[in-house]
Amino acid sequence: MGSYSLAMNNNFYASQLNERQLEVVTDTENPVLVLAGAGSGKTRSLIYRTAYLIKEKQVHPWNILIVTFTNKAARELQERLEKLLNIPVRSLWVGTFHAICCRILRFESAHLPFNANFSIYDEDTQKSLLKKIYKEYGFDKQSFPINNILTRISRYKNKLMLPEDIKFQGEDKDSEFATFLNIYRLYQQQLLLNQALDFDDILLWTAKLLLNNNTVREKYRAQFQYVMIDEYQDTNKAQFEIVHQIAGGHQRVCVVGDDDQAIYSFRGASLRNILEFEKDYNSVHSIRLEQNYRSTGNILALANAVIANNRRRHSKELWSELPVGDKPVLAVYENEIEEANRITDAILKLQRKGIPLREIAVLYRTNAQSRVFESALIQAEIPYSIVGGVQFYQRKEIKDLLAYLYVLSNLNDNESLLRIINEPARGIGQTSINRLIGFANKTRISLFSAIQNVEAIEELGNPAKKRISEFCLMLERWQQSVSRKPALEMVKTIVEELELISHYQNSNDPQDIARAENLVEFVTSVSEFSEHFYQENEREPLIADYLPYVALQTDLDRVKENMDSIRLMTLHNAKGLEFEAVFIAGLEDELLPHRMCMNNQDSIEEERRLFYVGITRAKNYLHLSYTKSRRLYDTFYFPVPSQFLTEVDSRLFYHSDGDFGIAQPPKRIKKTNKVITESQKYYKIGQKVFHPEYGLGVILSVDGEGEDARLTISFGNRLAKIIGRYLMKNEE
DNA sequence: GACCAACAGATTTTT
DNA sequence: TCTGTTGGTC
Repeated sequence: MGSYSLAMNNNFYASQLNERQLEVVTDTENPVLVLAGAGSGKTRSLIYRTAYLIKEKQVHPWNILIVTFTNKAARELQERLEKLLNIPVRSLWVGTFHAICCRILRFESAHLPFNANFSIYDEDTQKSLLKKIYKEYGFDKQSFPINNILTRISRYKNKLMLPEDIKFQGEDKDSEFATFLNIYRLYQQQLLLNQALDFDDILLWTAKLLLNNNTVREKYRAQFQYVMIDEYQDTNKAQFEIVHQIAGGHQRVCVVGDDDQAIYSFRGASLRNILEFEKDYNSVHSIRLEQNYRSTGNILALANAVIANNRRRHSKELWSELPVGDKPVLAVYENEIEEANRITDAILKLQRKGIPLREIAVLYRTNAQSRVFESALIQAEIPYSIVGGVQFYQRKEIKDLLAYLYVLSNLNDNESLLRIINEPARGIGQTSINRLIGFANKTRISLFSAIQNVEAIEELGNPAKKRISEFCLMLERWQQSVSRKPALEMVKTIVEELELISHYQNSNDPQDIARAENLVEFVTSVSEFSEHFYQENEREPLIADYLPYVALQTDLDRVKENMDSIRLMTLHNAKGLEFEAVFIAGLEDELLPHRMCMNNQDSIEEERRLFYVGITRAKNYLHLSYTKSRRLYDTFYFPVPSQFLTEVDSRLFYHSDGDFGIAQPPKRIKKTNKVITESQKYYKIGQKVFHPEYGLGVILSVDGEGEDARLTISFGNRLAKIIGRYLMKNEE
């Protein structure tokens, strides 16, 4: 393809796309709903559609909005588009909802109760903010667990409901709900005081702004003439509203999604949006993409069989012209260590076959499962990259440094200020900090102002005052240059003056060495960002340009594309990716489906979709496994194979362990146990018990009640912690 | 105010 | 198992 004049004519599109895809690309003027099965070329369709708009319809890239699910997807889309068009398309708006909304909020801060340099609080910061509120107002952590409260707040925000939007009638002042509402109100108040938004706020404020402000809405309607949304099945109410406000007028909107791949309902996503798209917009053109270009026939057959068990779905059946290929392997292992080792062996075999490591992925349900794989891979000297897990930007040393940047760009950010006031330690202890906070609250000023006026605080002793004002002078000095000096320079100055890296480097704790390395990597990443930013904007980025970017970065975005390493990640993180070979480990009830999700039909169906997403990542080789026993933290489990395995025809698998077919899953001890009489239901210290693997033992301690009790048991020469239900009691 | 040891508590998925 | 918190000591 030498030039785009040659490339860009209708024949060209027809030669590159199938008929359905071509419809997606060329119907630019109506609302389009694309129901795109896994591997059906939906990203490809979006890219060609954008190219078509720009080249054939002469639409300016500035007038196109594309929302992707991850930053990485946005980047890839832009790169592939530029390659196709042979020109850079910088003015195109491509990004995640959060990134795009951030940009809008910064532009429109004049209409909002916070300024353009607002801070963005991640989950940890949300929690510590809530903890302070609990402390100050005396809320009880037991009756109002922080996590639970945050989830509830998030639910409301995703539905665009601030505390003042929630009506409650007939509830008395002390009711649980009234207290919750009170916490929510205080939390929101604190956020605004700090000039900070949490992740949900970014969507909420954008949606509210577009809903309530005609001028702003018209402005973005006029700008975004063409709107495309990827992964529409995972959008929530706030996201729906944002799209609807922008595209509801001109109706030139194309959404792409697959209800079978909806896996984010815990984040407020609702299938409603994709199921009712045809009602939300006028004369919608629906297009189904069912031809799969990714997986071999046998893999697809399993995928179809698994998802067929879901009831709430648009029925569709993927088909492929690819060869049938190998059957998915189903393997059983003794325990999670053997699972990791044997999978590692299999990986080595694939490598010998010439499959590059980066084309091999190990997927699991929970991050905790990654540890065993890490050690197995280290032992085998196979390089790996973990996607997710303990995230880079969540690390203490990185968050400390980021907190400095937040404070410098937003002096109202008390949370970040508290994080760094004694980090690195400079002798400002809890007592002094409490006095500072007290003073700030009393005089209704920000913490930073309190620090500036430290001399006026009578409660503080002279040494404390001196340290605080030194800290303050340092911040003020940096603050003066923060709107002038490039981000990279600022970061380097801070790191050097605080001696952050050298401080960690001089330690002999390996963890500190790792911290020093992380800080070096952080500086590198700022420099990479700066280079990229310079190319796009022809100026050096400031801290204010860097922070909104980094706040929305995830670990997903950090994996080096070309690095030849095995990818380890959760099933959630695997969405949108594809690999030559995929291993899915831990296919056991209570893990997949996860025990938190086994109590209702809807969440089981979501878990099944998660499994489906995992299966459909594989191009040629799929390997599934479960174990007979698994240790999680300090407890042994004896799992049963996932119901998702037993509910499909076992002939869909190649059973790697000969006679150990899925047709006869290991018996569930709980079910086969004799009738237990009332008096036997509870475990007692000293009681004799029988365990199918360890034999006879004596209970040493009991934690909890009944079948769920956690027992410490002595089996002759070894101790084990075991859940009650996995035991058989000895006849007494 | 800094440091350390003991202890409790939580362990689903993420922009 | 691991992390964060608390309570005690110097």
